[in-house]
Amino acid sequence: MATVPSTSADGARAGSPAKQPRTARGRATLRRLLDAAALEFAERGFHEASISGITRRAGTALGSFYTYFDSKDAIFSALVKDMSQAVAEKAAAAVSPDSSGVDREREVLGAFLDFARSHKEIYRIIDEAEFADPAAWRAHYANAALRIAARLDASVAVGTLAPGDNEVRAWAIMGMNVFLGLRFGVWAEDRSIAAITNTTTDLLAHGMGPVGKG
Amino acid sequence: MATVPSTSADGARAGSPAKQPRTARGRATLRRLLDAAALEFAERGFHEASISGITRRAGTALGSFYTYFDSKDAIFSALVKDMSQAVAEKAAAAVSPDSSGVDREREVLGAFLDFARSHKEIYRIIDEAEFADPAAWRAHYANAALRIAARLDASVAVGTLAPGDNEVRAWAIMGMNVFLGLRFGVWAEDRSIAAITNTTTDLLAHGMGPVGKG
Amino acid sequence: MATVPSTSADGARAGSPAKQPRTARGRATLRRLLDAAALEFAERGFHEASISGITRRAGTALGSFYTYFDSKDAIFSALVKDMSQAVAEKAAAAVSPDSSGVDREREVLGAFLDFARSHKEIYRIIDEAEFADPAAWRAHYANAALRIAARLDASVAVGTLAPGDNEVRAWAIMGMNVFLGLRFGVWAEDRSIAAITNTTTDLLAHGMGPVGKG
Amino acid sequence: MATVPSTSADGARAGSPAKQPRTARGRATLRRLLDAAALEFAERGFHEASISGITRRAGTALGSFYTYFDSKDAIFSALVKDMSQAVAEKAAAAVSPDSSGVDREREVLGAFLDFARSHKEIYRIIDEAEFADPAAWRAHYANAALRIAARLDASVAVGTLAPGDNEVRAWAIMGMNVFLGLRFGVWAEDRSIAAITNTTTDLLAHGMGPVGKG
DNA sequence: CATGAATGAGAGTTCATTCAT
DNA sequence: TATGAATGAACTCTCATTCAT
Repeated sequence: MATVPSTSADGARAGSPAKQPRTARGRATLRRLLDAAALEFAERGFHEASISGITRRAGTALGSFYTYFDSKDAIFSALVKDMSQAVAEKAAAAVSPDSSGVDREREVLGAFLDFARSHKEIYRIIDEAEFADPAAWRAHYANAALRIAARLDASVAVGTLAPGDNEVRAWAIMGMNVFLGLRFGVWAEDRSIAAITNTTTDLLAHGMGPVGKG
Repeated sequence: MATVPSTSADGARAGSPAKQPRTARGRATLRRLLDAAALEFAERGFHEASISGITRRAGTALGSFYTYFDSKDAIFSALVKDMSQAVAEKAAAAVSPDSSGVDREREVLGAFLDFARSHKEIYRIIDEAEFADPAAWRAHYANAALRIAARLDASVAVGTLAPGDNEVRAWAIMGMNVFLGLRFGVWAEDRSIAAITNTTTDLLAHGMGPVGKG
Repeated sequence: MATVPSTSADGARAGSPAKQPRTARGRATLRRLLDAAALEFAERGFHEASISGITRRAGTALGSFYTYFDSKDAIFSALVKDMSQAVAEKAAAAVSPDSSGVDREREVLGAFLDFARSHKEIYRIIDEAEFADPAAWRAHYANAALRIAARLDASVAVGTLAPGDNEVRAWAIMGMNVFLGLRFGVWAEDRSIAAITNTTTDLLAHGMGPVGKG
Repeated sequence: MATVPSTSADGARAGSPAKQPRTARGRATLRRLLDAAALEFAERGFHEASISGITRRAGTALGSFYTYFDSKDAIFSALVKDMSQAVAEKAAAAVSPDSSGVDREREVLGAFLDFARSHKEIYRIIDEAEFADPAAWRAHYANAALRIAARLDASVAVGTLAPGDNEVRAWAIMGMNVFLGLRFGVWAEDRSIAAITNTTTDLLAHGMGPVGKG
């Protein structure tokens, strides 16, 4: 359970379609179901996961599931939204108030790689949302791209970045980050985070054009 | 059918686990099944897709499917391998013999975006392989990264690229390409391919470091 | 239903792989399934029998079957174990406390023939276990032989039987009983049970060697 | 193949529902199919056996099967009749012209045990006929019982056997033989044939009644 | 006579969801 | 609120048999 960001059941996050329990006992059950679902979906994937698997892990009766969620899709959606928000918060928290330009992107990538390594299951769940909850998945990436583009715009405005098509740049940077997180966060950790951010920041700052030409 | 690269049933590709038919009639049926499966998987996704949906599209009896494939997984695997190879070939074909460095990467990205726009279903199928055939999916990206890294190594060797950690660079570039293909190839075509490759090539060549610093 | 020994669902027998129901309603359903399965297997045989045939007879939904059994094999196994035990108990019950030697075997054969006539379906089901559940079938006959041999040993010990190879004798007697039960119990009842036990007991006691030689 | 009595394809036995081939090539194919079927049925059992398994073993095309047999049942029936006859012939051949009474039965049992040990697959196939071809199975045992009873009648007539209900005796003896063959022929060979026939003949001749009483 | 592709009815099994207790 | 039995549509896969070549 420790690997699951425990932000799900406290009701603080908006948009969770979980029916709000009225008693403390109900809140505890809801929380156990969400934690169990995160494990079940991560281990078995959306389609292989079963409601009975979730309730077994949660230690509740099968029928109790429907006291809190309308369907398998509903709990999956709730989970994806939670995780999407958790990733965004992690990235936001990594940005120091006075950083700018490529330095800011380095901070984000470093935080992201760190997060990917300690929450590998989130990768799987968000990826699978492409098929299990396409709207949430599109929203996740569209929002992430918007946030990146906004950062770039701000840096251009203060002169720490050359002007350019920041929407295209944002998608390019997001793709870099996601694939670096996949390869060097989830698949294997055969590079230090610093080594990766060094190479990437250098690329973003100066490019890799030929010596004497850059 | 036009959207499906017709390389599956001609026996030219290696490793397809489809049982080889011994008559012309059999070859035609196998081909119809593969084309039908590409449509079915693209439209409905792996789990929603059904064998009966495939055979209905192919115009064969349900049982005929099993003359050629052992299971739903088997035909999906065959398809993913085909498509993975098709993407690789498209990229290879786009490289002109005398290009090098970032110019070569521009060629590849351009070809890739073009391919993504005309074969959107391949995106979905390869993506879903992450869950339906993880081994094939890993192989697809691992191989693609190897090919990119090899290109970078070659460019560094001839001096058209600054030295650096080419494996990290390869994953960064691959992530860029994939996400740009997703956003500007599959989701919407609200940028010309040239606009995207211009921005990206500029980024790869000179970075986007602050004016006066690059 | 009357022909099915009602020992299955009461939980008294050990080793039944049926999932134990926790409510009275569940126990009733399990019982109906077992009774229905005995009929279905007896009438149609293991392979022709279908789960849907069982649930139709039991008056439950198809899926309810899997609430209690993992598979067709599982319910068949449960049935065979039950019946094997029922036969053994019937035989044990027939033995009077002070009988010994061939008299004791006569009691058992009589009880067995009687049982065979009123539970013909058990014959078919146990026989078919040779193919549908070989382990249970071997266990059934191996245990029966052990029990016969033990009786013979006891009789030899008290001097009511001549010493000899009691394992061979046990298999010979079991074979006699089974085939007599088949021919004069299941196939046709054209002999009284007394007539059969008379002939058999005489054979076991004195043999049929030539007059003047015995 | 050596374990299969090669009497099937020569057309000498009556009643085989195999379509008679007109050419030598056809006869060879029929023969290969029968040998292959004996192996397939013995190894996998009637229901698990498949026509394609038979033709694969026989090295013929699937469709060729139906040139010689109308159905799976037909070839099974043909096999059972063959084997039933082979067992009967083996027993008949074992009887020496001048033996009588229990000595004659000893000869038969000895031959039967020997046959069971070297043709274990016949046991399985004949047993399974109870379910796959009940008529043939009943005929097999009914005929065997008739032959035993006839032998007993003859012995009674010449005074080498005490009079009695020879039909009941025949079934008892057949059951003994079958189960002894199962246990000490097919399951394990942990007794010499002589040891078994000694015990059994002694039982048949003098019984096992108490010392001093027999 | 041989071939092997085509057929399709039918089986066992799964599991999200409902509902009576 | 919790329970767990009940439901049944839908699925994948098998294979005896047919038939065009």
